[in-house]
Amino acid sequence: MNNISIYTEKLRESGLRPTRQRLKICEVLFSPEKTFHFTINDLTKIIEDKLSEKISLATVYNTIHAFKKKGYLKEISINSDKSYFDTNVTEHHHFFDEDTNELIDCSNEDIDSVNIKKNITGKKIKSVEVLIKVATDNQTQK
Amino acid sequence: MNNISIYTEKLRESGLRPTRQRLKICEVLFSPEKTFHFTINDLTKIIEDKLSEKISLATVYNTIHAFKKKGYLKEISINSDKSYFDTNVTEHHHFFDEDTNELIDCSNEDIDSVNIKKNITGKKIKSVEVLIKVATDNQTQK
DNA sequence: ATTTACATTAAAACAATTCTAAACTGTTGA
DNA sequence: TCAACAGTTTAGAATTGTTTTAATGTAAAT
Repeated sequence: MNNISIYTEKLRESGLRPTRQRLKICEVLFSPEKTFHFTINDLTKIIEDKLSEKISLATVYNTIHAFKKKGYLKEISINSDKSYFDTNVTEHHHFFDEDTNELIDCSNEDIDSVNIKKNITGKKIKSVEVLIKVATDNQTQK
Repeated sequence: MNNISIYTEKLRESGLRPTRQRLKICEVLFSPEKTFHFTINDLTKIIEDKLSEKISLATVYNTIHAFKKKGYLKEISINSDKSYFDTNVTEHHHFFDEDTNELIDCSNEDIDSVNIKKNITGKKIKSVEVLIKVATDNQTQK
């Protein structure tokens, strides 16, 4: 069973039709060994340059949002001019390198679990994530 | 000594001319007892509605960015469709209420300090902030 | 008072994202 | 098998938040 049929099945299970476009996007996002971060623009470029496939921008947006809603992607807010997505959907922390604007996963072993003593009344904690901003020493903070 | 002269001095010290527009914005942002979060849009509305003052949108953007650069404001990234600013410039954590899209400061007593065991080589940690997403129990995660 | 550098402004430009309406395509079931 | 339907894709227009522009205005130094 190859990736395509796995993705086809996964999409069908989720109530999403396994279209050519969606399968291509699945390949780009879910066949790499390691999880990664990307913007819509990154993804569109990869599809166009590496796969020489033309998928309409609206479709990329639609698909990414559909995948996010199904829990196959996570949206990350680091700076507000564009959306970043993460193929690592587990709860985890990030380093953000202010010199390069690069977002790096923080392995769970590199940080002690965060203990929240008091929550908002009547609410349940859905996630706890830490963002560690780093820069070279002489760098002023953004 | 009233607020206006305090702000005038503060602006001058920072190398910013104390213009009518900047003083108005200072009043809105820095005279309230409690710190708060706002968007550029919020701020523009407050100025127009409550102070019946007309400040050009470009000026609001300019001023907010100048204040941020001087460290009088902090930018927060929660969701990427617009920028949020915080008049609390100390390092601190947030609850984000997914039901209401509300951002709430987390008092430092409500959370244990976060211990990062391993940092990125050659980089210095500039800030460590926690975002706790909450929702009513039956709510699906955004 | 004059000059100069900094600020403000409305409007245009821009970039990211969403919407629209028409064309297309998986899927279902006769 | 194939018609029909619902879901999907598409290009382009629209929308939203933000930045730029270039002209005008103003604080402060001379």
